[in-house]
Amino acid sequence: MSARPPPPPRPRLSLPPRSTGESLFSGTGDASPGPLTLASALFPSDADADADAGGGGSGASSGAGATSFTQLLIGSLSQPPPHQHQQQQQERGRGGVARAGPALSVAPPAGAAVFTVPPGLSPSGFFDSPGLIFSPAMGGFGMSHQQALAQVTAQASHSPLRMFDHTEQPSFSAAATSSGALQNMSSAANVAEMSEMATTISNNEHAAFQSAEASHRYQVPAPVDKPADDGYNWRKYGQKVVKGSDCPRSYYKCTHPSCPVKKKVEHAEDGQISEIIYKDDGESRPNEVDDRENDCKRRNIQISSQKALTESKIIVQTTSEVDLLDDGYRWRKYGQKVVKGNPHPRSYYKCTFAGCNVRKHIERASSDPKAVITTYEGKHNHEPPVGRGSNQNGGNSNRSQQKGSNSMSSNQASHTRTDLGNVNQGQIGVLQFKREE
DNA sequence: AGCCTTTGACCAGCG
DNA sequence: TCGCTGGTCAAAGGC
Repeated sequence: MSARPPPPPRPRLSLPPRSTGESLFSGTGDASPGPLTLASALFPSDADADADAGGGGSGASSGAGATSFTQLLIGSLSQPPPHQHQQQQQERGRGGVARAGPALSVAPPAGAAVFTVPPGLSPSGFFDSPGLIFSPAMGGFGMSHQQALAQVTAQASHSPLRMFDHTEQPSFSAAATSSGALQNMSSAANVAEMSEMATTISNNEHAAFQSAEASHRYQVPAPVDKPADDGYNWRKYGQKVVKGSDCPRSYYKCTHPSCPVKKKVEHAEDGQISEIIYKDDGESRPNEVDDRENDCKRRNIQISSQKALTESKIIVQTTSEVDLLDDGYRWRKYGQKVVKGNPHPRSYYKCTFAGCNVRKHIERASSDPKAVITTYEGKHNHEPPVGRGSNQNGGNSNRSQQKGSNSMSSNQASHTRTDLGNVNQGQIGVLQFKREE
């Protein structure tokens, strides 16, 4: 094995100066912009976007609005290393950046940008992934397979019981597939691939709902020691009791011959997964890259081969603490994710109301601890707890923000289906950017 | 038959 | 150099 080059610097989220964000989201006054205003600001023209997509060409720049959006999201990020940039260009050159992302649907609260992300997409992956492919003008984005894996596996592994009902989002597997599919869309080489992929998503989601309908509501015990269905096929190749812990650590490899992804899973004493570490020994010999990409694309997973070595670590907390956050709902923290390069842990919350499956992911930007990114997934099927939320954090702005987010979540789901057909049926999450004062 | 897990042995890095 | 430790290999057995 040859020496690995140092990992490329991870892009860091650095929110733009307040004036930029305010001018973008609040306009010149206090009122939040309307959806069309905001959408217009962010995505100057669908036609432009489509033109870019169809032309396979000029990338993300499509006017001042795109520039603002870029500034907001990635404009302040450090420039990707040349090889990453080159890959992105190559992706685009292949007509790669598909229309994967959602369109904006409703107005965000002032000072907060709100747009949807697919379930399973981590904001951290959104911003930190070296393999990030983001095309704001087209509303498209992608992320590395590690991020997708980490995120979706965290969702699966954190829940010993998986519940389905009519109101729930697509099942985990569908979400995972969708997530992976988004990546595939980011690099899809032709329409046929996208079509096939959309069919896959549609079928998976259909199957999930069909299953739910069959039993109306049931619980499925999630395997504790079996890797989650995250799009990979894992083969366990070792197990070891590590020092300082009585619990064994399991080692898994992707079964695909040329796929380098591995993961380690540690179990806590109660049998729950306590830690998952994904690792991509992505040092690629040039002739392997295409094979791996082609093969893994069939699984809707894109290999970000430019990575020399990456790790994504998820710590599953066993605590049952209940946090009362500032949006009027009760949340239970069920885990947090630690990403290299960011000293701030990122926390996962689940609504504590029985039968409610809304999840919330809060994280701080690595470079700006005051920048908070909140991702909502799902829609509350209940009112906020009585007596709460009226005076939290100086008012109910956050609560209304939350409720708006939820309704948006629902609206967004249908909206997306209308706009994108089968391509994005899985996305329900809502991502918020908020800068704490 | 093929794929998987299990498990003891081996290897490499590090102090 | 040696011992410890984490990671991997590979044979054996099960499904």
